[in-house]
Amino acid sequence: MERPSPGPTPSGRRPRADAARNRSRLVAAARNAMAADGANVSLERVARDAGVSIATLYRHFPQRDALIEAVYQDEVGALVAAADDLRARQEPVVALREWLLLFVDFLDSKQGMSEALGTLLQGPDALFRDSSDRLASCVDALVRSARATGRLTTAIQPLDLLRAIGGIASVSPNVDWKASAERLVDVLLLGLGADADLVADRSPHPGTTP
Amino acid sequence: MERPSPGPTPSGRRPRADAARNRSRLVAAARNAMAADGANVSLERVARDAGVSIATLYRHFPQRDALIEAVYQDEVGALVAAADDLRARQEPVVALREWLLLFVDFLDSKQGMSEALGTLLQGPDALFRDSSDRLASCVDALVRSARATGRLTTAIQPLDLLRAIGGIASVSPNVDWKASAERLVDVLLLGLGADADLVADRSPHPGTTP
Amino acid sequence: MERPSPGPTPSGRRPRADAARNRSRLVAAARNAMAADGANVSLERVARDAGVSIATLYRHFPQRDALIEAVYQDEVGALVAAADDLRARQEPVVALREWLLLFVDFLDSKQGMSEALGTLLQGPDALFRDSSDRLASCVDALVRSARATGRLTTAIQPLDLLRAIGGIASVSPNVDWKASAERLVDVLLLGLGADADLVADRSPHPGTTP
Amino acid sequence: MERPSPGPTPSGRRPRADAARNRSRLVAAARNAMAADGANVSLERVARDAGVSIATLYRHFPQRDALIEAVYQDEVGALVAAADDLRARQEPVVALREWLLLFVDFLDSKQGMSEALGTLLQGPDALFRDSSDRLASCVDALVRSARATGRLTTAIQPLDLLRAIGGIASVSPNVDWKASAERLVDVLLLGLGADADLVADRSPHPGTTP
DNA sequence: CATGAATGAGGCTTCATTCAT
DNA sequence: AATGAATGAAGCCTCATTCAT
Repeated sequence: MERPSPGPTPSGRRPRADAARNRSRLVAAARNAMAADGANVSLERVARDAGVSIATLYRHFPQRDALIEAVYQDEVGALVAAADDLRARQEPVVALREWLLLFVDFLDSKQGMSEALGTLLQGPDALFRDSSDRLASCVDALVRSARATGRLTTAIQPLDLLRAIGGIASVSPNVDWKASAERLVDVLLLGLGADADLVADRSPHPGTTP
Repeated sequence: MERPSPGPTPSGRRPRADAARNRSRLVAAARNAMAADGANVSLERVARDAGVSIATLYRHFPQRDALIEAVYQDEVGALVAAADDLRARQEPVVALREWLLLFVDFLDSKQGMSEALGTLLQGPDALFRDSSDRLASCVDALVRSARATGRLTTAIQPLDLLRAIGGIASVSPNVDWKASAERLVDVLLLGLGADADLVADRSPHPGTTP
Repeated sequence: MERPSPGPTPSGRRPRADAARNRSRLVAAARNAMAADGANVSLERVARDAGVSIATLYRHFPQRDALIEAVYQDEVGALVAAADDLRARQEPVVALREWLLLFVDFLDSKQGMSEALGTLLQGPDALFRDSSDRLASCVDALVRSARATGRLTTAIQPLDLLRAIGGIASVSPNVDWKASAERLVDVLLLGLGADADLVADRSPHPGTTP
Repeated sequence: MERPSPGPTPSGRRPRADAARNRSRLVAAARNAMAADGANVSLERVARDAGVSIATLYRHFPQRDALIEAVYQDEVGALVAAADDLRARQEPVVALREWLLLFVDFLDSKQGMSEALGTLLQGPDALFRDSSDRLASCVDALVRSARATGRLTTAIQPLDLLRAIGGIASVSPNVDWKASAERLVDVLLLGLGADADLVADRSPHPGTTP
């Protein structure tokens, strides 16, 4: 079956290997580039970083957005997987909290990708409906579980939690943003009615202004 | 005898009128443009929208930042004034809450200006120290007063409140964002320890996902 | 079977033809333009003259200097070749003289290119070390040979000979400059100690002022 | 007399003082600027340096060239005066030599002005005929005197001496150019037939290449 | 007279995208 | 299927010059 075909009609599908390799190289390069410069990456640069020609990039991603979306898919995939895992193994409110902290970590590790992810938080009418929806369902499920325990009383749109956190993260050069974001997670949970003892107060009395 | 014309029409110093008009047109155009695209506005577009030549823009604002800063000055001025007013006339925690809601209104009325304001929330090492500092001191004072009453217990960096709110606002096309933001204000205040009765629950049980 | 067309026209790799044609058009246009305005050519003009888009110019010469250097390479190449030839076939002092006269011819044929070449005479710390060095070594070798015969006594930096000649040439619109330059060659050689009979006095008593 | 005028008809001519002051400030500023950047000065910069408005510059020098010419007039004036002085007090050939060395000094002290002066050496069909002619007559007279003594035999166009020297000077960043230029003066004089003993060999055997 | 404002034009550079091979 | 070349459009900025006051 490896053998392409002896006849004149090409039957093998081997070129796919090259194509697939190029595709993932492109996505990886785009991810890195977006981490540095946000979603305004130069496509030429992505192609160069990926080691392919610009025309090849266009073959794989005929519209600029297609490439961006591909990056999002990757990123969101990881977040969703983590959420599934946490929900399976933790008490709901804890799972929510852990996931939000994970989200903070995630933003931290991607420095700048935050801006890109921000796009996904804009809601479903954007160009990236698919990833956007996956992410939304993911937080939604976490919040729904937590509220089902009766331990979260105040209502809020789940995505808004991520938006608020993202708001802090998007001011990238702010050195201490991660601590701020982690505190915000707890303020939000408290505000939603979570027990105070859930939230270990790890960092007392921060300064008021940076 | 200095005054050449006795009538109401001043004849002596009118050229300034043109310049001033152009200047404010430029700032207005920049504000609008920034509402759409954030601080990365194309200067050429601003000039075009303002109906002046690009060179005129450069005469008024020789460095790009000067224009941005001018926009910020305007915006921040209004916010600071409102804060002073509220602090003078309201109980501290209420003043804080009212101001945050005002901030939401403000972002709403500026649609997208949020991103521009976001720049100011990045902290003092940015290029726009002046406006940035003014805004920071402003929230700072409000939060300090509120905490001084003993009615706010949990600590958070004041600017982070704005950042969180801004996070929700920055997803401009989201139709319902204002309601979300207003709810976030209360969630945040509750999370900071404010009395539940302070926060009239005007909006019960919102949907979960947009 | 690979070759679609049996005729002499190669079919397989033609795109290069376009690129090469554009490249040489660009260099030619640049040479002409530099002849008029020196190395401060407007790149836009070069592109326009060459009949290609400005972006194409940038593809071939991503840095302005790359284009200039390309022009220099061409010009210097010809001069060096001539020097090698003369040294191989002439008595040293004669070779030097002939080459200097050739240099004059050269400047003459390039009208204004002189200014561009002037850049090369500035010495090795300039941006165009490569061409610069090649030219310097070239004159150096000629002068060294001539001095080795003992027939040139006074010392001078070889490049200064070219600089002096270039000084006369750089006043392009001066109609008679070539005669002046040729006379200068002999004055210089005499000043360096060459035998008077080497220098056939072809041009007696020129006018004093143009 | 401070008082402008009591009657309706302005009678005083005081504004001339201002005008004259502005004019010389402009010329001075232009000279400095040209020393730094050659003749491509930005007129705005000149006006700014001179402390007057750009429009005032235009009132004094309606065409860009008028300003340049004014600068030339100044510079050439100094050189001509020196020549007159030397001719009056020195033996002709010595006077010529001294003046050429002075010319070298002059170029040295003006670093960059050299380019500007270069313009004057281009000959009479340029835009700056007046200064150009004055300079030409000046060298002419020096050379004529020297040749009249019979001690200069070979002929050359007087201006070409300056052009050759200027050729060396115009390569400004070349650290050692002044020594080169001084040596060239002697090579030229020797080449023209001057006695070797006139030319004190102050600097034996320089290196060949920089 | 002098001024500051305004402008048109031009140069530089980068990019997303299309095309011929 | 992949490539390198080419392009138009757009952004940035600076300048010489004109105009209204």
